[in-house]
Amino acid sequence: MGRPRTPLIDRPRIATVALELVDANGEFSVPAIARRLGVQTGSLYHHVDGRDGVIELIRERVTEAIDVSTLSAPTWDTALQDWARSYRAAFAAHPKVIPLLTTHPVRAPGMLDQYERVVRVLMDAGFATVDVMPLITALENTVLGSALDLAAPETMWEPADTTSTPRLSQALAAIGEGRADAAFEIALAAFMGYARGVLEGYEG
Amino acid sequence: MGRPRTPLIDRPRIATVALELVDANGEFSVPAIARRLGVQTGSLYHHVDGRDGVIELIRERVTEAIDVSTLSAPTWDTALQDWARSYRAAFAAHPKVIPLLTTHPVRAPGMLDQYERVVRVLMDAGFATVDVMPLITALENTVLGSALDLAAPETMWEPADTTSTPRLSQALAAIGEGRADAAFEIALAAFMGYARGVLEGYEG
DNA sequence: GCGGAAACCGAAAGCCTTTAGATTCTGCTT
DNA sequence: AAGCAGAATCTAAAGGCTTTCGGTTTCCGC
Repeated sequence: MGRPRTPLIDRPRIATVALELVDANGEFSVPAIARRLGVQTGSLYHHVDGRDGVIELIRERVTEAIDVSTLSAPTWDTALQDWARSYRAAFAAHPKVIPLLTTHPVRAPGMLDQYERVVRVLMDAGFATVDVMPLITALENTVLGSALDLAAPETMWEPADTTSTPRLSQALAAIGEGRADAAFEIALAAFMGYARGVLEGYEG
Repeated sequence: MGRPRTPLIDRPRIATVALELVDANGEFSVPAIARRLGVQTGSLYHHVDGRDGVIELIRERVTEAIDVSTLSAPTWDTALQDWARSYRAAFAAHPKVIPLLTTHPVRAPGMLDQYERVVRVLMDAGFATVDVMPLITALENTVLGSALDLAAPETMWEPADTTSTPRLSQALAAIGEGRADAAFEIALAAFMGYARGVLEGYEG
């Protein structure tokens, strides 16, 4: 009993186990994490601010994978595009966590710095200050909406019986696997086209 | 005790109370619904398939508000646009339910018929079968992504201290209220522009 | 009229979250 | 070297939630 000579658990290991549990089961619980770590439930509360704290830990882990260096690209549009792809890929690597994270807004500390950089990219590109946030929000919505789609297994579409929804079944049969990826690339291309138009609109 | 002469509760009233609870608190529990209805917790299980059943009930209630008649518009692009706006508005009326519903894909029975009609609208407009589902998915992602944004209170952006993220703060100050709405309209306009381009691309 | 199904209550099992007290070890101060 | 605040762990427990089960009364089809 009492304090161990060397700590048995720490925040990184809690994050790892929590993410493993969510990846596997789509959910987690404080006792489940404790069991995996060979520790009593209450002990976790010395490292993490309860269940919500664990969720924040997971959020940090997942968003850490976003490649910020994309924002250093020479042109604003490749920077934005690659950042969005990397953003989505970070979530795509752990689809099951998405429903968990959407409960609270995606505003982890490290994220704010990224938004700051994105704002700067757009400003430097010549976008009007008023247009910047709506554009970024639209792009973010595209990323998160597509991520949400990844969390929903494709098989959910299948059960539609072919007779009552013939056109839908036909349209579904025509594409197969990459539906989610194709949809994201469409939305991204659409956004980029619109954004370029906004920039050109300033001159005309 | 025993069976009452007239049933004390039914599915519609469970749905109403559940939605009220979520609108108010952002969450619900079976006992909480039972308390509001003046009934024992277990009684709900005679009308609804547990907690998940209640969620499906809420999903039906919310999606019911989508105006299907928009899809009868004379031109495909107004049909699609108005349908998307109505779709988003249905969720916007109950922002707090969104995190709840995104846990499972939005595939309520009544929804499939709507997708069938949307597919038909696009096919009749001349879109290639292969392009239809990716386009619809992209549009749906836009709607749900924007809905997610509504669930996140605007105030979440505020705490960013102005010194560490000056550009972000500046960009935020430039817009104020309607950020979420503006972002949705941008994403929608971007999508429609892209879709029109696809259609024209078939000819060129 | 009778039997089965429906709708309620009461109660309980088993999980989860969170807090509190007791105990032991660490690190800093004196 | 001694002492003390605080950190990390365990044990314990309160309170909530989900779900199920048995008991009781009423409704409906035959």
